[in-house]
Amino acid sequence: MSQLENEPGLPFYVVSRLISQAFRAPLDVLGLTYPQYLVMCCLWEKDGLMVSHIGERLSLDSGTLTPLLKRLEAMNLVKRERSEEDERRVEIQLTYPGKSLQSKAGKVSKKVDGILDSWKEKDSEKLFELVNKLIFDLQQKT
Amino acid sequence: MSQLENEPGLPFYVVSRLISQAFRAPLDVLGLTYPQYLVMCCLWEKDGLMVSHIGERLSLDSGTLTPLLKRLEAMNLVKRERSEEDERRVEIQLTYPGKSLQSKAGKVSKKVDGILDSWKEKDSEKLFELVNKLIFDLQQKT
DNA sequence: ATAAATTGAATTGTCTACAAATTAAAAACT
DNA sequence: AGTTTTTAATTTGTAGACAATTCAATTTAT
Repeated sequence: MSQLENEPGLPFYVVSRLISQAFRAPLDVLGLTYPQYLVMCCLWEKDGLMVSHIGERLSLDSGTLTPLLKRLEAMNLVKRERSEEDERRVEIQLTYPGKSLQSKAGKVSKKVDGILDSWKEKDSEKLFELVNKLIFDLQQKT
Repeated sequence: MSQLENEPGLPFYVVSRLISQAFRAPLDVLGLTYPQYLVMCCLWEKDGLMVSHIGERLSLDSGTLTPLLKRLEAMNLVKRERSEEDERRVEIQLTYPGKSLQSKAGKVSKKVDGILDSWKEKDSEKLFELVNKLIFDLQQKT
């Protein structure tokens, strides 16, 4: 009776940590952790996001993001400012160093990309299709 | 330029946390967290494992497992004992309550299983095949 | 307009993760 | 035998995650 074989969550739990480990070395050069890097990606995509917008994008709550963003601010990569129109909101603005970092972040996912590029294109496409489907289904239930 | 679309790690980062959230409510009844539950599964599969054996199974190091196992011990679910033959080793033995808990852990993965059962069998099989392939490839590179 | 409900962040407390350093024991040496 | 190296686990320190609570600002209701 193999308990773990029947655990649908285990492979996702493992692969998630292996991927963030694969990012560790290249991100160390930039001085970022993997979650910090993902937040920076959000902001490189669209500057000035609210904390809650970043949270929706990454499925993270303010309890995780607030201290993370404070660390990014301490590194002078972002500024956190209360919105003028609605004082409850905090808008995250990239600083100049924060914007500049994007050009140095080119190849941080090289290792994972390299692995997936070695696959048949059909397989990697299918993997992302199915993982995204699982995410969608998990987000529906409650 | 959508930064996040090109991030191969993001879906895995998200799905892993959504899955552990799906386990939270049923595991709360047992008083376990998701990582604690996975460790218990290892032991239900094979009692008396070394810390490092559990670590291999779950890709976790002793820095994570030692405090986690101490918490399980404080809950009286396991005993941690130095091996007689090799004093470096610590063997983890299930207690009677620890063994008994297995029967109450029957349906903790109901939600995730339910989602996957609603899929075409081919799709869920393919998903696990590909995720496991990715795990394998990630473990090869260094 | 004022009370009640909602919203957006921050805070608090607990539990992972994991690198790096430490400790003790066993194995592999010379 | 005695020294070096390796191994197994613990410890230390930093950074997520996230539930639950709190707080202030805005909406909605009455």
